[in-house]
Amino acid sequence: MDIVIGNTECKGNTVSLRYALLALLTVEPMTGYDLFKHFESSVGYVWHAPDSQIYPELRRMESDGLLEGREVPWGPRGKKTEYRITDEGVETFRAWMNTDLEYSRERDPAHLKAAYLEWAEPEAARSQMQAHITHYRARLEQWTEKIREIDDGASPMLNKRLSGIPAEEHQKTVAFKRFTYEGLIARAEHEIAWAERGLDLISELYRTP
Amino acid sequence: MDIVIGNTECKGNTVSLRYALLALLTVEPMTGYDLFKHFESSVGYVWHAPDSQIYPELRRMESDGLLEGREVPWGPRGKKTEYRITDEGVETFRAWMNTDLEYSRERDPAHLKAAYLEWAEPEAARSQMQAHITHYRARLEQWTEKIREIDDGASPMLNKRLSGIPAEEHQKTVAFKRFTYEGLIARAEHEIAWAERGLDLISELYRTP
DNA sequence: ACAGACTATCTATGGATATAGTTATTGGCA
DNA sequence: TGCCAATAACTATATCCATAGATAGTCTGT
Repeated sequence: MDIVIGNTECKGNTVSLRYALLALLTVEPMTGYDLFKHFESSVGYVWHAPDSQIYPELRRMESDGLLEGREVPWGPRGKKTEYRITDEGVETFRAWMNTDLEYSRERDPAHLKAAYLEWAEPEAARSQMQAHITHYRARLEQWTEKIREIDDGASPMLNKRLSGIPAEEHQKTVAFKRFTYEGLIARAEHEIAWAERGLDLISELYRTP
Repeated sequence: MDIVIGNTECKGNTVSLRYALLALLTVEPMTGYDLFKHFESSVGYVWHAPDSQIYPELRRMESDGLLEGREVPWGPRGKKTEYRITDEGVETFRAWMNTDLEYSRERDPAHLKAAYLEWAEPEAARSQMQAHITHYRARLEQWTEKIREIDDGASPMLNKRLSGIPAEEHQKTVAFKRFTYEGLIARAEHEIAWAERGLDLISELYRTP
């Protein structure tokens, strides 16, 4: 007889926030608000979640034994809950990291719209492409800044992470972070180039001869 | 006093299937099953949805006046429901096409994992990169095939679409489709190149000296 | 002393999505 | 004739995710 208790099994497929939270908590213990702030800023453009998802998920993860919550005083009367990853949490994260992702089907509104762009007014079509460029330019800047931080040793999270592991592993940790952001930068550049070609195409198609 | 009836307003943000269905139904009337099949195959890698979402959404769209369902006999005893887009449906689609997309936050499991790849065994890390390559190679082939179909005039959906519009608009329709798939191909090539660099990086970092 | 911004957490609701079924008919093929 | 894959449609469940609020304490500057 198999007995499974509280097995909220997240399939490799759905990352569902859980592993993103575990990833951040491998670096250091944090409160829900800390995690929320990370998702709002830096990390937020690889993974994002609102606080209303984070707090309940943290409680669920605690009851699944992946985290340990601890009340910490905050000012004279306030308090906050700091979550620390447990050994089981580390193992769960490691197991996920050792499992291949299941790639889910694409769901790509920008390209869906692009395929039907003849339905839009020329100005609206241009505006979409411009919005695409603006969006990815912002990402590009953020990610370029990330690379700069990595190279300058100016990333607080990365430095904390490095201080917790032996020196001979620093290289790998830094290299994979850099590799990730390089990929995101290249992708952003591609998206910008694509949308710029889109703008040219629109001009060409709607040129009054 | 404002009275709003059945205003299931999908924000520009959430595409939510509805506009993907409208897009396909601008070409010709189809049954839920037809639409499902399209999402399973060709179109499925720009937008995907299981039938269990499609059927209820079609009914909702009908009650919102965007579609008109019509019972069609199917064999001696069977029947099926064919949905045709209404004028209101066309207007809704056009309005959506003339509105800028709101770009939602990234949620990118592959890059999230890549950023923490030092947690994976070297073989698992390699396997992830290989899976990334395999995934995008499959997309690449599909999309390349799409381009070929477009160029050869061998795309049934595109031909149906073209036969419903005046000749002077054919160029635009074809050009935007081609542009879309070109973008997807370039993206797939970028992802493959990235993952190949990942493989190199892993070899380099875990080389026994 | 108080305003206002920020920290910290929680609830509720609705819509999106995935998974796993059930039911029934059709049409081709052995 | 009988089997089976494909067609056609529906239901149920659970989670995911976004939006919008509610509540309450802290910290800083005026």
